[in-house]
Amino acid sequence: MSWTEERVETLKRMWGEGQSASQIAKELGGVTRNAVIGKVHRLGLSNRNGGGGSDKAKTAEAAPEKAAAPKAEAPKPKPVKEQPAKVEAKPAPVAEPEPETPAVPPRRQIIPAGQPLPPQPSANEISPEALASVREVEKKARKLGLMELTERTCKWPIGDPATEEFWFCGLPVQQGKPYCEAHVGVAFQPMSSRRDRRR
DNA sequence: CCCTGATTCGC
DNA sequence: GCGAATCAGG
Repeated sequence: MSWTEERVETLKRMWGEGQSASQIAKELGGVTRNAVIGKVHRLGLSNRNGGGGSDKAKTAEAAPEKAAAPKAEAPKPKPVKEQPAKVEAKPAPVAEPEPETPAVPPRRQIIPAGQPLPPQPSANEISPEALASVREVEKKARKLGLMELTERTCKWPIGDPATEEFWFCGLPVQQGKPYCEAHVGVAFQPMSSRRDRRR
């Protein structure tokens, strides 16, 4: 892929909107975030404003360098740095011991068999979009077991904990949150439409 | 670990 | 000009 007018346009627009380089790269396709960042710099729009996302105020750029740039650089003193290859090993021949401490159960509550759907707060209070999204996602769920959950796997439980029909969503979480995007949507309601709970 | 942008430098 | 590799910070 090359930087056509259109693609540069998109780049500029998104960068201006505060989108991250990776998001832009994803949108454009065919390029990595590095490419995007590199282009951004070449275009001279390194610094953008707005509060979105990370803010790295690196204003340590005031070193007036002589016109003559010293090309002859000293050899890089490369410290012994390992470059671990990605190993997709999934042996797991041994049965797991005993799950003693759940990663982070959304609800610390004992759900008696026959009464599934722990966290889901009255489905009728959730926006249709979110619901649809959830149903969608649950089809694509990675169906992870308790021990397979990591810090960045969606911990939304699906199914009945008392049966074999139970697993966790396991999709990539939304940074910071314990759930994936879809589940965050239903888990963290804007706290509306819940008004009068008269009693 | 994942993510962010910044920089370097061979192509 | 391009962007992977690398760096540096969260």
